[in-house]
Amino acid sequence: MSVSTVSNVLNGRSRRMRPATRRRVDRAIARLRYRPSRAARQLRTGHARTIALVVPSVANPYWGTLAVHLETAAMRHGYQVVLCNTERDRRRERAYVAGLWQDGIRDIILGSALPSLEHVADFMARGLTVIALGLRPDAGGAAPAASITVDNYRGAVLATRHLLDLGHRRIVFLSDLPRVTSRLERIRGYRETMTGAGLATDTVLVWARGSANGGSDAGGADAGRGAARRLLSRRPRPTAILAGNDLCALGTLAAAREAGISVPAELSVVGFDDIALARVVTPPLTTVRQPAQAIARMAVEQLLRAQDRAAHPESVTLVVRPRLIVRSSTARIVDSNEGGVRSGLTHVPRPSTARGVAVGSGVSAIP
Amino acid sequence: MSVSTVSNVLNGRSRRMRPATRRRVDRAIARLRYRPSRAARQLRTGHARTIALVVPSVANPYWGTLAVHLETAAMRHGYQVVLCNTERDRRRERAYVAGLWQDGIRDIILGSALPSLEHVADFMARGLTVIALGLRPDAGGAAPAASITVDNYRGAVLATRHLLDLGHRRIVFLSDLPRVTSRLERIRGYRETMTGAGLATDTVLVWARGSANGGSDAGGADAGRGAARRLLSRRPRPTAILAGNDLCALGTLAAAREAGISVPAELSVVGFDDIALARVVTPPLTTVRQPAQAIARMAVEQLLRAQDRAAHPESVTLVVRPRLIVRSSTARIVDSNEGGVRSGLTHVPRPSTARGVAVGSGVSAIP
DNA sequence: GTGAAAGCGCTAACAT
DNA sequence: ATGTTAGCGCTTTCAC
Repeated sequence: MSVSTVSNVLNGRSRRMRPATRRRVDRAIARLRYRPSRAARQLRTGHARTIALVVPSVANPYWGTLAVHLETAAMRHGYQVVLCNTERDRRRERAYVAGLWQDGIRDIILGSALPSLEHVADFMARGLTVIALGLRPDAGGAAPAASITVDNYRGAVLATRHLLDLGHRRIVFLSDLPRVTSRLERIRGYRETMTGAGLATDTVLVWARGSANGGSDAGGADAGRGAARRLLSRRPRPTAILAGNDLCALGTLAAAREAGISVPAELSVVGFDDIALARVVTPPLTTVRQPAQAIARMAVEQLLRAQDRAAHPESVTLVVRPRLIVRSSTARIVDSNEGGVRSGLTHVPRPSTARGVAVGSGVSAIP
Repeated sequence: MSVSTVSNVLNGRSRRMRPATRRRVDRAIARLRYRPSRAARQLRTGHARTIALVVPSVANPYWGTLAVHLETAAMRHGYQVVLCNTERDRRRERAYVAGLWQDGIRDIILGSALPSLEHVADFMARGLTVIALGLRPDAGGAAPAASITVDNYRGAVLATRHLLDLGHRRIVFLSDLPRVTSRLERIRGYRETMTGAGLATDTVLVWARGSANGGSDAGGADAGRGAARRLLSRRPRPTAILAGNDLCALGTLAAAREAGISVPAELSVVGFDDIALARVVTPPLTTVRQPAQAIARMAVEQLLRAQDRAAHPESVTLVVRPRLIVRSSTARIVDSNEGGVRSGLTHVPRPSTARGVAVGSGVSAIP
């Protein structure tokens, strides 16, 4: 039998083939444990069966977890995953993408996307498939093959409302410098909710010093701690802090502990991501969940879909509804007492039996 | 000029070349921004410039951090890093390695190595370069190109002695099922130190249920929590727990909190790894540090060294001395009172100003 | 010291 | 429906 027949089988072009032939090929492949050479394929097609995962840093457990799930999903379809830690630097990100393109990698998942994809638009025009994570549906400029994102705006609204419902009024949003869209959206959700309630907005942004130290910074826990320390020495002190992500929230918890401020009795803290450790820390963290596994799977599905550019040229946005997971880092404040006289405030901690309450869920697709 | 000349330059065979020629080539390369095609190179040489990082799961922040540092170091030498999460399964590990070999990958870093490398020995015989992390220097069977490991035995000794010095007697070692060498060594260090002090040994091992759930388990925090919960209901209760790694220690902290047991007043906890979060949790964790960045760098260096098999055929072991980082999860117990009458015990917590004390440091090489 | 030429293992256009 | 064949971009003998 000829090589082209085998090649046809390998590449799913077996429709017009005699079933018997196809079976013979399949059997031979199985018997010989034949597996095509990636290198030769790539040399010929110019396309590596490799997905590049471009994220700030897998030292952040959220991205680490996503990486694991992505690898699992990718492997099922014969794809490898290569790792690119960009520390959210725009130029570094572009340099990475250029290198990946050079290496014949045509599929990348851009985690924590910058507000626009302009810096890699030329590669996209040449045929790079990018799946953007955390890009706004209405982002201008070059459109990715697919954009998958938790509704960050809504997540922040959920979190802010939760705090408002608990009686908090002096709520601060704490984040390292927001370079990525997701963060900006979260801030927007916080601001609009606060303003809508007739309250003053207070957003504290810090440079993550850690960005220079090669990823061991755990993506902002230290930054969060430093900023929270200063924040908590303000008078009147905020009664609640909404953190840009879980790591930042853990840093806040640490700062509160150092300052002798009890959480949630004297301070409520909400995170974002729901990393595995969120339920393990003291106190267990109330947070907005981003379902990493689901997102990883969707990313691979979309990549595969986009593979056939002819059949699916359109750009798709998948918006995942976030869920607020209520644990024990948030509690009711009985008397909000606008002026902020501290003695007038009383906090009643939630019973620690609360295991986590989900608010909202589901996925909606915007074609 | 001819292609072979360029090829010679590219592959560092420029010694016998006229310097002027060499310069001409270099300039042309720079001007054209020429970069050789990985695929073609690989097809020709059978060797991909790619390092596979084989670890239990990058959802564990320790491996995530190591992955980031590895990627940085690898990139400096023109290598990519592909990710393989094996969940510590021997068969899965072998299957991965077989696939990697198929794909022309000849360099792998085996994190958290199993006690022996037998399951991949055939590939090593065929030319696979493996750098093993956490393998015992005296491990039998096939020898890796290099083995890099923190002295796990010594680390556990340091940790155990620390607890002993603080007056603890009922010290339990808590770990998920120890399939990897590093864990076994830690247990050995704990046991011998305890026995040497004339004390009874108590090792609690749990199946990490999380191993099935695809890496979102955060590598044992949940398992640690569950096991610690049961452990802490024993009478007499242990006064100190030595955890198999930091994640497990964080789980222990959670269990103690749930049981209303205060750390370090009523229970001391020691971890292993020193992940970035160890200093951020409540209370900050006393732990044995494994320097991820240094280890990642050494791994790449050794890989490069081993590349030239002719010049460096020998197998090398690098043993890194662990440091005990004392934070606030351990405290003195004044009266050890052998019988274990609870009312006889008094714990004096360390002042929370303790920032971390290093005991021991340095690297020793055993050729 | 430099150049010419033979493939590495595939895919796809073309021939049958 | 199946077979033949020309490269993809490099490395590496082997002549010169």
